[in-house]
Amino acid sequence: MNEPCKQHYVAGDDRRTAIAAATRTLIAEHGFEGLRMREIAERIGINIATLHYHVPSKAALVELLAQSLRDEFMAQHAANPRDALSPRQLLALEIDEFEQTVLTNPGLHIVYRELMNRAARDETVRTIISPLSQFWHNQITRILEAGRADGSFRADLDPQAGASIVIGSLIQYSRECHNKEVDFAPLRAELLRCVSTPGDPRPDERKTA
Amino acid sequence: MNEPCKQHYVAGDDRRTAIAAATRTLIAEHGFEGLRMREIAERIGINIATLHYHVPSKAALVELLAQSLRDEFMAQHAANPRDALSPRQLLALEIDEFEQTVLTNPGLHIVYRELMNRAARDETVRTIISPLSQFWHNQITRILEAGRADGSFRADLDPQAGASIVIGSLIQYSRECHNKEVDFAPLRAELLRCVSTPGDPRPDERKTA
Amino acid sequence: MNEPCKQHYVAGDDRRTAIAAATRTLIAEHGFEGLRMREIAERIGINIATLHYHVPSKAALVELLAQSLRDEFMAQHAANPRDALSPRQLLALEIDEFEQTVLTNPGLHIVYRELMNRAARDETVRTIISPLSQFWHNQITRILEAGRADGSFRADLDPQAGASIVIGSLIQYSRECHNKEVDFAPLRAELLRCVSTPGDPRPDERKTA
Amino acid sequence: MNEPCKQHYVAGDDRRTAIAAATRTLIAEHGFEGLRMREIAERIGINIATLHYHVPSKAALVELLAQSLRDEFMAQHAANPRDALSPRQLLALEIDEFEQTVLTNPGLHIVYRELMNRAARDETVRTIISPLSQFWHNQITRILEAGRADGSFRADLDPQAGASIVIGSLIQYSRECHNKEVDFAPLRAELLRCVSTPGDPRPDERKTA
DNA sequence: CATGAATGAGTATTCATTCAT
DNA sequence: AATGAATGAATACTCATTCAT
Repeated sequence: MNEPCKQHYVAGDDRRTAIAAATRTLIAEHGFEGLRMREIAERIGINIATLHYHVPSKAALVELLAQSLRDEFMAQHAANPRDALSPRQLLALEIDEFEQTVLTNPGLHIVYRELMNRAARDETVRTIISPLSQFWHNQITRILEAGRADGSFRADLDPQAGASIVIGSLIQYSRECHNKEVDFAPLRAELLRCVSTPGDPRPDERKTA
Repeated sequence: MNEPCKQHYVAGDDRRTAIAAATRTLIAEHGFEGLRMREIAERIGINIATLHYHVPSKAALVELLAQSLRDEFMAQHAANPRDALSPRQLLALEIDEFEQTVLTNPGLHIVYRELMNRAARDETVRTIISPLSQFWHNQITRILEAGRADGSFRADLDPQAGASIVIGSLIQYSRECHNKEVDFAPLRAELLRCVSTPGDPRPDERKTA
Repeated sequence: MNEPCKQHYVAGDDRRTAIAAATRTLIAEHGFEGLRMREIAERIGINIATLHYHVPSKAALVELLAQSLRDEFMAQHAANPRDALSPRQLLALEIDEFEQTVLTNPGLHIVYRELMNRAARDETVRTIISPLSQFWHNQITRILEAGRADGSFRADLDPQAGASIVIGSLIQYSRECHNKEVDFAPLRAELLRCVSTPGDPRPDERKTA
Repeated sequence: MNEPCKQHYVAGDDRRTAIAAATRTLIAEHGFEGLRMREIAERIGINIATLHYHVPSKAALVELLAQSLRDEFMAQHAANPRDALSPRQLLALEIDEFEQTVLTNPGLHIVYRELMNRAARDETVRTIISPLSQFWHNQITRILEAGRADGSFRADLDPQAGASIVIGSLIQYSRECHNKEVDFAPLRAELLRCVSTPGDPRPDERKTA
């Protein structure tokens, strides 16, 4: 193969990936305030000094974490094809993808929420997380605009505010998931109703699996 | 006055109130992970041992904080009279009150968000914060139910999901406030439109100040 | 009577007695290193400041403790009449009294041992405890001398060394009592045999109860 | 030499040995209640955090201390050959070894007494110290049994009680050593007389040095 | 790359003691 | 005589970070 032969050691980038993964797990478990460099090292079976070799400081770790989060968000978003989908289908897809992530990788959103809080006071984190939030917001805004234009969404819909509503609702739902088992379907339906032209026949927007 | 001049001594409850306030300020500034007992003591000008006299441990401090938060939420909610208001006016009032708090006391919501994250892994915090969240959710749900019943809100509105949408949107907006100055009006209008019966004349729901 | 009328409060001396008693109990439970002024106050139901009113400092407390110990030792020793007893009976009485104390008031000897260790490095404690130890040692020495003189004890018995042996053995036995239930009888018999003239008929020295 | 020059680094076990030694010295000086982690670190010239690196907690320190004490006791006991010695010589050797230790390493017995007191209320210490005490007691008991069997000790000697007497006397003597200069010889002679068959010629049991 | 050992600067907590009331 | 509140000094322990090997 053209893949380099890895024998006993792990390539530098894999190490950083492992570190980012362990960091995420630990934040999901103990929160940002309970994140310990030593514990990360233990989790992936390396010495604390080795950890510092790969990630020189805790600030650098936060940066690595934020980047890993951004990469995963982007990758997840790029996974599904979006061409030839109606605005309603696109919005439904956004909601479904979010649900998938919450169910598949619940730690991801705990960390995302934690990072968003931290961004309020930490310049570095804000620099990395803000574009991500912005990207998501824009994505939804454009969908709502398109829907309003083609008549499938309300004519008086405010795309900016609508995007905030959609995103806020999704995050709120992911928060509620931690306490009890939550069914996404009602929120999904309600969100679609909220933006849609009243009296619309509303065909099933869910992708035929 | 016949009130004795207090120089050195402050009534016990005043101290705990001051501690709770300082704690809130500091969490707003440095987050939960940056909360230091010593800094709280310094902020209100007492010795660290005195702080521990009133609040024996950091765990007890978190409890005090959560309770102070709950008290303030409840007080704020009880401040405005709610009799003789239509569902639409009630919902608008909820949104306006939230906006007021965000503008007046921005730290409150930072702390609230921080505590909600912490509740995901801290039993004690969850016990105190959960009822608060529930109360809020119920409040909105009941308003939506009433509006649906009297025809001012959509007939196909799901009150539970609708409440999550309203709350999630507000929290999301309060988060966005930290970065840039945010105008609540568009969200307010959009939220009301979302739940309302289409084609409604929609009189101005804002209380005549 | 000339005794002052005690109504709600306790006379100063009673308070000091209560403090000494609580101190003893607490040392027996947690050792000298675990002795806390606050815990003493709690045990007798007074405020920590009140405790300091009666016993100004921890050093004063140790002094009070040592004195209370000495008083009790002396009182216990004076309880039984010693006239008209043979040396053998006197020695037996010493052993029996010790056994009684160990069974009746086990904390007393824990504290005594603790204070003896402390005396090795604490001038104040040594000043109060040393005379007590000396008194005990002299008491035994004189009994052994008397017994050697009247022929009931060995002619080559060294009273000084003998006293150390008797005292050391008793203390050692009291220590062993904490782990398992210890029967004093074998030690009692062996000690008497150790000092006695060989081949003596040895009548029962135990006081007819 | 081919030995590497160690400036900054000391082998892990050496550190723990040094810590145990410093702990012993400090307990001898200030007692258990005056033992401070910081002072141990200072005594051996390391940082407090380094001390905690090698001995994670004070409880672990007590364990280390107890083990070091046990090791030294065992080593000292194994130092002298015991074959081909008569029971009387063995007993004398026990006494002489004890005297040696008291004179050579007086701190050892202060610590031993302190640990024995602590064992009364501390499970961990008891677990480590008890076997040591038991071992010593058994050793003496067996010597007394052997002497009684070969006729050199009294026929009516109770080996168990006798062992308690011997041990208690020795410890008592070591205690008395702290105040004044004490001559062991009288106790030594008296103890041997206590257990011996009366009228025995008693050759000098002291090893020809 | 990897690591055992080391450390400075903290961090919550404790404790004897004091003082105004 | 009693107490609630306050405090300085200490105490065990932690953590990110460094460095010689």
